[in-house]
Amino acid sequence: MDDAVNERRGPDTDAAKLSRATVRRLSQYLRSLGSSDRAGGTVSSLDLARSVGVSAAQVRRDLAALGHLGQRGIGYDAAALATAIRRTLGIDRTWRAVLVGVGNLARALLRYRGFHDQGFFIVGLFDADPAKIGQTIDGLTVESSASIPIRVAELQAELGILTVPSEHAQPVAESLIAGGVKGILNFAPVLLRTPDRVRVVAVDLAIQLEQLAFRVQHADPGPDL
Amino acid sequence: MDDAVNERRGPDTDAAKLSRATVRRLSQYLRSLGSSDRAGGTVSSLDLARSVGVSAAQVRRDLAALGHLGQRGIGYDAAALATAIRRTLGIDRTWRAVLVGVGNLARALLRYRGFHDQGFFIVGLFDADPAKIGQTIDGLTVESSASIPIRVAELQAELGILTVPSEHAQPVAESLIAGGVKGILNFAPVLLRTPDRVRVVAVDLAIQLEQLAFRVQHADPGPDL
DNA sequence: CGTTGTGAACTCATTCACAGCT
DNA sequence: AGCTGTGAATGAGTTCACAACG
Repeated sequence: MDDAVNERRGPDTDAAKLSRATVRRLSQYLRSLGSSDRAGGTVSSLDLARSVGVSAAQVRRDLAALGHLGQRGIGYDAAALATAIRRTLGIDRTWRAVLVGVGNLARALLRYRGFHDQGFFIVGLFDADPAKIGQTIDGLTVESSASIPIRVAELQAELGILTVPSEHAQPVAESLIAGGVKGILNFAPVLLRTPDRVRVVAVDLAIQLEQLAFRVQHADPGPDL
Repeated sequence: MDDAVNERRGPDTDAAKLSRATVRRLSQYLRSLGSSDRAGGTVSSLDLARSVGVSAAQVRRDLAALGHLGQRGIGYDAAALATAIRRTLGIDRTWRAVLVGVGNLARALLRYRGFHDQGFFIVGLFDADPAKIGQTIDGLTVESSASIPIRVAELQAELGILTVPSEHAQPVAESLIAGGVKGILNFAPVLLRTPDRVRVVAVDLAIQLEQLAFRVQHADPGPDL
């Protein structure tokens, strides 16, 4: 652990080893850095800890994993830290994504500023409903789900966002994979079976509400978020 | 650990002790039980494990925490298990929620079947935009955000769902709390400061996409979901 | 048999506490 | 003085492996 990390694009500080939880917090630190645009240019682990709701030791442990970014006695350079986190997360570039299932949720995601702010661009829209095909939303024309494999490849999309009803999720996922996507953000409450090379992140909104109900019910203490 | 658990509404098997992770999985087991309505009436830990994407030992450990629900050599009675999970999660009753910030995301949540299926009812809609106030959506009239404290109390809502821009999240949360909500589902990417008695669950959609980017970038192995 | 429930081992994650640099 | 980086201690969560039971 004593490797002088001088290269700007070096051996990546072994980012693949970061825990799931650490990676999630990195996103949060990044959000905090972006919003409270500190003129001074430096943040302390305690600053970040407070704005994200974790301990300062946790922040230091997380950031130490990215390399030697802090200055003892001073703190972290906000801009450099943001850059390092972006690089680690893999969002120091743009990602092209397609969205399948054009309902209200899809519309919400399309307009969600947080996405293009972080370099995610929706480049294609698909739906199985003939009534929706051909409609234009935010400059994109809704195409038939049948054309997903070909069009995803043409559009060079690496990510797919699934906002279709549960029963269509698996087949649509398969056509996205046939088109070459490497990752799927799945809003349908089902487990997708995918090849190992394709990563899936699931967001189940009903589950979130159930978690909330549980905690209210039992007045569970512990950190928010 | 030998207490005969005979009462139907007994000491609740100390549900408050369940870990965050266990509670999340309980929701998933419940989802799986609901969809694959097994006629036979029994499920094994392996069945559940496969449909949710965890190990069978994990399932047994989780379910054992709810009491002695399984029959050795047989499995779990699906209906009884679903009932026990619902009771533990606190969704063996209905919950009244209000929604603040009437954008596309709110519309998506309003129509989301998963919510009323699990006993969550949206009973009020609020927005700060005068152009939206007075509109009717799904039988609910959008009211002014200014009226939140009074109206939330009148409506007897226990939960609030926040789909407002980040900068309004904190003040709106405070007015919800003034109205008496005990839990908030927050879609704004900021940490809410709330009294200890008010529970918060945060859902940050941009963070989910960033997690996906990270995993695709590093071809991270490990379980999906 | 088949399947649960669970002690014990193990792995992963967080906090403590302080040496080390600025 | 202030704040990071990190070994050591602790705690949480998961898997192993098997006895217990229908």
